[in-house]
Amino acid sequence: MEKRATIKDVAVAAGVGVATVSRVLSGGSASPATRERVLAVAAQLDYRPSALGRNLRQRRTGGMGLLVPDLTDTFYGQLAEGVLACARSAGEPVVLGSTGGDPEQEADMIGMLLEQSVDRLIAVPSGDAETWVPAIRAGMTVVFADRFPVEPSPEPPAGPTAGPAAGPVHEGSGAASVSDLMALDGIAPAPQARPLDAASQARPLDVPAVVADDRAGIRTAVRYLRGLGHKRIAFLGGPGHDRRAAAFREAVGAPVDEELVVFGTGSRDSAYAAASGLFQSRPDLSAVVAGGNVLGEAAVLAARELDLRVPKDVSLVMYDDVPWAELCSPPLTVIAQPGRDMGYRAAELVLRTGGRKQRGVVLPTELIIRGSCGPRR
Amino acid sequence: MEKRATIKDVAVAAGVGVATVSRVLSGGSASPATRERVLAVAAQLDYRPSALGRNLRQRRTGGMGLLVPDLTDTFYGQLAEGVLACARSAGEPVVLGSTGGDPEQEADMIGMLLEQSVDRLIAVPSGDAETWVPAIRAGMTVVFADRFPVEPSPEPPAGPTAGPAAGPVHEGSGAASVSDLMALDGIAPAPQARPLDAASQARPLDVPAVVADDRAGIRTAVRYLRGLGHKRIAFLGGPGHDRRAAAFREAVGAPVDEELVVFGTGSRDSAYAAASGLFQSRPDLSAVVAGGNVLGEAAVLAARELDLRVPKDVSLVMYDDVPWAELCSPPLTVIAQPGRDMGYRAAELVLRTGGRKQRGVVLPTELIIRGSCGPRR
DNA sequence: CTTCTCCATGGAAACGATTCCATCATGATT
DNA sequence: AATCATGATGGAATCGTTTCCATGGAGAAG
Repeated sequence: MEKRATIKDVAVAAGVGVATVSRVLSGGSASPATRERVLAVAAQLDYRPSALGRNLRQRRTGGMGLLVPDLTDTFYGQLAEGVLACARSAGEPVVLGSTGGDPEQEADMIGMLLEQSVDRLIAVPSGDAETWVPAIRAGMTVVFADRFPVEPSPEPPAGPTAGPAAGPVHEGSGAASVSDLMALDGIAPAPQARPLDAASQARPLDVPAVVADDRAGIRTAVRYLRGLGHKRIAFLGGPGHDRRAAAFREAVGAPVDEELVVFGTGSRDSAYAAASGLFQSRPDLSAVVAGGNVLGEAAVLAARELDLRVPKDVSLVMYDDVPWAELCSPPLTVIAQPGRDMGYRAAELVLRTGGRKQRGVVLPTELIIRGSCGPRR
Repeated sequence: MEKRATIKDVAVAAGVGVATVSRVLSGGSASPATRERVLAVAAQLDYRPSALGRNLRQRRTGGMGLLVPDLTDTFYGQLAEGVLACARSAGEPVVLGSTGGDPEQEADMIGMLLEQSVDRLIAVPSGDAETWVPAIRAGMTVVFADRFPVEPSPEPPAGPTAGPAAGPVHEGSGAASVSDLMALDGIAPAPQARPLDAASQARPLDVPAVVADDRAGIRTAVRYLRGLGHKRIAFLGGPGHDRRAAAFREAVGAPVDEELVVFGTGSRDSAYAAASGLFQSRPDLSAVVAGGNVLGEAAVLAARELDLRVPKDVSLVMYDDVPWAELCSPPLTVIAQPGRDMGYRAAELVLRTGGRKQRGVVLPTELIIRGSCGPRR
């Protein structure tokens, strides 16, 4: 348990001042002779600068925080892997927190990160915009991934911001802040249109986000199901799937049968209950779009329990292409979104923020057709 | 972006010295009057002590590191959730790293954690014992989870340590260091027996570990399969499954058909290749024990590809009870190990290390019989 | 009334790095 | 030859906390 060498030890051993050592090690100016000597001594002493001292001096911790709802959900596992990959190549540490989808826990974690002076954060948010104000105001660089906070809209005075009626903003073509993304998703009303729901009244935080093109993904899935003859299509969502639900409502078009849009609360049990309830209360439905892989899992289970065969009795499209989707029988047709890329991009974004406003990214989804959808019975 | 109040601000505002503030906040002695005043001021200023200053002063970061091979593997997701749950209740941060099963990346991560002065680490190790020497010697408190490092045994002079021929060491009955656990698993040779393999020559690190009772788990599975009439049973493992493989060899008993013990290298592709190769090269096998859920997944896929029906043509038992095991058809019979508990216990262990040697824990496994095993065809 | 003890208290050092600033040497320019 | 510009260098301040130590006052014991 020998204690590590400090910069002072190196300075003494090399016969220079600590300032010089610091400069050599962080690329400042120094004469070739000194540089070489210092480097040699440092190597010989196996010196590694302590992040503690540096962090204190610059009043910030390197690295980034990562907040996800549940690591047991394979999709968030993929997303985390992406973040970690980027962080690793940058040599930065990642502080992880799992919120369980609970805004309160999320707020706690934010507080903890603040205490640690972690000033960069990637989050799959569970709380509303309110929850995120403290983090932003404390000067954190935040990037949302997979989704962004819903706005409880305590006061509706904000007039609809007439954004440019943008076509799909895809990778390269540019990017988007939360407001742009909402507009893109058709959640924010077009200047003359009526708001779709309360969330549309959001005064969005000015935070970049990396999300999948849910609108297109859902639309494609719904069209596909329609093409198979399905009329009564249900949406099974979980917390944070508001955008997907909105996209679903838009895709099926008015009038929306609200009984066919149901939500679980996040746990597997609740997802199962929601799925089972849906199947039982509406035996007339012939297809389901699950807003996430946990919901999809629940749907398969519930269908089996009720002796509904897939796809004969009910067709199923699930969000997230997880490895086990192929193992089901029949293999599940899915809306794939690039979880790993999403994490990687978010990490890139949060790392190389030059201080200026960063723009978000929308990644494409892909409908992968396997065997869980068939013609309407 | 207002900057946070420091202890000095609080001191001034409360009209006391910084030392007093520190004492009040960390439970030192102070008069009730002062205590109250300081607390009030601190609350009013929304003061939160900076972890940076504290860490530097006490030359250690709070919290713990967590190193897993792959968060995309649901089991490690469960394990991580357990660790996070414990850390959360202790209010400690967790620094996460994913090693991809690569010893080199693992070593890098250890170096990074050292640089961060993270002195507590929970790891699912990928490298050999050698890899872990630096961490131990640097004074880190390490707890292994799920498995422990294999020893390459560069020098075999170490005589077999005649440990007490212990019965199963279960929770409560006590615990174990790496050496005890190895003995428990029958990997370390009984005094007169021949070593099973190179790993048996290990001079184990003195590091506690939280593992499942692989020996019992595998034994139960093999007996179950035997009971169904299976004679040719194969083991399909991945990196780090050496203990399970050893347990498998022991359970089937000599002579072991080594062609029926195959390993993938960690990626899903490699697992699939291993499974497919196994099925093709040995069409006479009638049952497979998969050492992990990724391997199980691969086995299901490979079997389907080769038109082998489960369980008609081949029976399958998989390690890890992941949610999707039930979704397969037939639902998979599994050896369940409590991933979440494992993580939680490991975190407890690493947190409340009183400096003394800690003892490890062996958690029970459970054979959950579903539908993937049938009588020998 | 004196002395002793104990506790609350605040000043200051320490932790290990970065960075400002002054100093000094060297070489170039007039 | 004198002055100036440039670049290397080291001392010292700084970050925010904990902790050591000295001080001072109050109450107890003599």
